Amino acid sequence: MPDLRITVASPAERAEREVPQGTTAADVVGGDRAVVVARVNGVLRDLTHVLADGDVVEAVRNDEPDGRAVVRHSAAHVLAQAVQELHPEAKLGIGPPIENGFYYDFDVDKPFTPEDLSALDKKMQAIVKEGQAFARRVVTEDEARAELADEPYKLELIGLKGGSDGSSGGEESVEVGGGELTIYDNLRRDGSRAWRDLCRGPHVPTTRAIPAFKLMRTAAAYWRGSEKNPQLQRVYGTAWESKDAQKEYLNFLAEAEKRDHRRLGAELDLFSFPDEIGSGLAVFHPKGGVIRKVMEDYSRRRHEEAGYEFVNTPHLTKGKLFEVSGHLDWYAEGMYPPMELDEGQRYYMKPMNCPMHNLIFRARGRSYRELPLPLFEFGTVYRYEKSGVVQGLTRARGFTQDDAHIYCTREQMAEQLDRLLTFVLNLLRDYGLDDFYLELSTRDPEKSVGTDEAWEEATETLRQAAQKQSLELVLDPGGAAFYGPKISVQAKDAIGRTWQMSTIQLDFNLPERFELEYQAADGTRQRPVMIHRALFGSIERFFAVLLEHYAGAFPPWLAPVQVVGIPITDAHVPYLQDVAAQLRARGIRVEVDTSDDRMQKKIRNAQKQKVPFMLLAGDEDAAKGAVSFRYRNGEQKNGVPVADAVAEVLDAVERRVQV
RNA sequence: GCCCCUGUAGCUCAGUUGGUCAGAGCAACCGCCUUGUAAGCGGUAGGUCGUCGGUUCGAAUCCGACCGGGGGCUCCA
Repeated sequence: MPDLRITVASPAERAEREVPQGTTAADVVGGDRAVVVARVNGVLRDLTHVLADGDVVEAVRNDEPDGRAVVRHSAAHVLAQAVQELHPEAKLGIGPPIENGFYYDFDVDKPFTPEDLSALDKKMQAIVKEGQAFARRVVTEDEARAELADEPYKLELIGLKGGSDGSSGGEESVEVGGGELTIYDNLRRDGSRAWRDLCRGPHVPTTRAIPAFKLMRTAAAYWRGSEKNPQLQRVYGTAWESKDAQKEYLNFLAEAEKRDHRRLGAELDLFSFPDEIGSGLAVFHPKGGVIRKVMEDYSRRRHEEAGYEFVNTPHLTKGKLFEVSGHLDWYAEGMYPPMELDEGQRYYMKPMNCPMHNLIFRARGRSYRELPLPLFEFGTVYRYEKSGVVQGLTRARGFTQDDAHIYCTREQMAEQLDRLLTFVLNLLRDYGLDDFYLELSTRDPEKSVGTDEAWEEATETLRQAAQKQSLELVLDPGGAAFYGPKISVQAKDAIGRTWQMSTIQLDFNLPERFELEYQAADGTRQRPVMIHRALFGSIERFFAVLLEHYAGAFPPWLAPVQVVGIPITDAHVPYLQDVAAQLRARGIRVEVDTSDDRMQKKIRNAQKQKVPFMLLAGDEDAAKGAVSFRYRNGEQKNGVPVADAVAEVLDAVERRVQV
C-alpha cells in the first residue's frame, strides 16, 4: 500500500511527513491528552479521522478557542445522555457550545428542578468517569429518520437540512451541517452503545477528555428561537480544559455578582426602584444623584467646548409627530400606549428625542452657514419594554439619553463623523474606560426604510470614519435601526466584560419625512443629513456600567462623598470640621463623622462606603496642624499638614485620576 | 409577552410535616464608654409575613390570580 504525504502544521512550523494508509489524525498529532481534535485542511475533525494524501493536519488543544468549544459541545452531549437516562421521556432539542459553556434544550413534561440539576450533574460525572468513546457514523437521511423516529425535533432538523440545500445556508447548526448526516454513538468500554445523537461533531475522543464541567441553571427557550414555537427546557452548563480554568471562571462570575450595580446601588444608597412607581423606573437617592450630576456637568462642559447648542423638549407629544417620524409604524410596540385627551387626541410618551429636535430645526428657515448644527439635550424617554426584559438600570423603561442630532450637508458628513468618533472616545476615556472596539451595524432589509443607494452611502461613510480610529471594527449585519446604519462603541470594563456604549447613526430618512431643508450658497433648497448620537447611550445605563467597572469605588471626582473626617475622639470634631470647611470651600464633598461610634467603626463605615479619602485627626495631628490619610486600600499617611492634604485631594479630583 | 425560580422588619436571612413561629444579626433611636487606622457595651422601637381571593376549626406555611424581583427566550440604549 502506498504511503501518504501529509503536512503536520503547528503555529511554529510545518513539517512534511510520509505515513501509511489508514493513519488517523490521532496517530499524527495525538498523544498529548490536551489535544482533543485535529484541524485537517482547516476543518475540525475527530482524532479518529482517517487522513488522505495531501492533508494538512494541526493539533487542536483544549485550551484554545476551538478546542474549548469542542469540549463544551461534548459536555452538552453528556448532559443530554444524562437527561435521557434520568428522564427517558425527554425529547432532544439542540445542544451547542456557547461562550464560556454550553446548553442543551429538552422537551420534558416537567421543568427541571434544582434537585434534578444536581442529579444530572452526578450522572454526568459518572458518564465522564466511565470514559465512553464518541464514535462518528455517517448515515443516510432515511437511516437517520429511522433511528431518530422518537426525536421529533431532530427529525425537523433533518428535514430542514434536506429541504434547503445551499439556498441560504442559514439553518446550519451543530446537529446537522455540511454535506452529510452523522450520528455520534457513545460507546462503553465493552463496545456496547450507551447512547446516540444526531450531530455534526466533532467531539473529544472519550468522555474522559471533559476535564471540568458544571451545570449552571435552567431556563426556558423557544424551539429555534421563535415565540411561535413550543418552549423547551434549556439547561446551561460550563466546561473547561481544567479544574483550575473552571475555578477561575467561577471566580469571575462571583466577582461580577459582587459588582452587580443593583446590589451596589442598594449598598451604597445610590438609587432604587420603588414598586409604587413601576417596573423599570428608577429614583436616584442623594448619593446617586450627585454622581449623576457630576457626570452630566462634565459632559455638558465638554459639549459646550465642542460647539453644541443646548435644547430642551417635552416628554409628551401628540401622536401626529410619531406618525410623521414613522415611529408609530416601526416602533409602536416599544412605546407606552397613548393617553386619550381632548376628544380622542392621542398623546404619547416619547421613546426618542429626534422628532422633537427636527421640529427645532424646522422652526425657521435654515442657512448653509448654520451647518453643521449640533443640537444637544439630556432627553428623558420612555419605552415600554416587555416585562421579562427589564433589568436594573441597564434596561429600564424610563431613562435619559445624552442625545444630540447633528444636521449637516452631505459634504460635511464624513468629517463630522470623524470628529464625532474622536470626541466620543476621548470623553469615554475621561470617565475611565479605555479599552474599545467599534461595531458597524448594517441594514436589516426586513425592518428598514429608505433607498438602497442612501443606505450604501451612509454605511460606507461610517465604515471609513471607523477605520480611521485604528480600533478593531466588527460587523453586525442587519443590526441597524430602521432609519439608518450605525456605529457603536463597545467598551471593555475592569473585569473584561464588553458593554455597548455610544452609538452614532446616520439618517437620511427623518430629514425626508420632516421635509427638513436649508438654503445653500447657490440659493437652492437642500436636504440636510442627520446624525444621531448618544455617548452614554442612557445616563442610567452608563451610570450602571461605571458603577460595575469601578465596583463602587469611584475615582474621587465622581465619588459621592470624596472625604470623610474621622475624629479620634469627640474632642477632635471641631478641628476636623475646620479642615472640612477648607475642603468644602474648594468644592470638595466632605463629611465629618460625628456619630458616637468608635473611631475604628467609623473607618469601617467609610471603607464600606468606598470613600476615597479618610482624614483622621487626634491630639498628635491637631498639635502639628496636620491630618492623617487613610486610603481605600488600607494604606495610611500620617502627619500631613492640612494645606498639603487639601492640595492632595484637590489634585486628585481635578485630574480625575483613580486612587 | 412566554417559561422557571422568588417575595418574612430599612438590609441580610431563620421560621421543622398548617396549630404560642412572628424571630436573629446589621442599620435606626436612646444611654454608657473618650478611644490612633475595618464591628466597644447595654437598652428601645420597628413586620396586617408582596396584594387580593380560596381551602381549613386554624395559613407566613396549601391553592389561584395579580404586583415586584431574579434567570432565560425574544428584544434592545
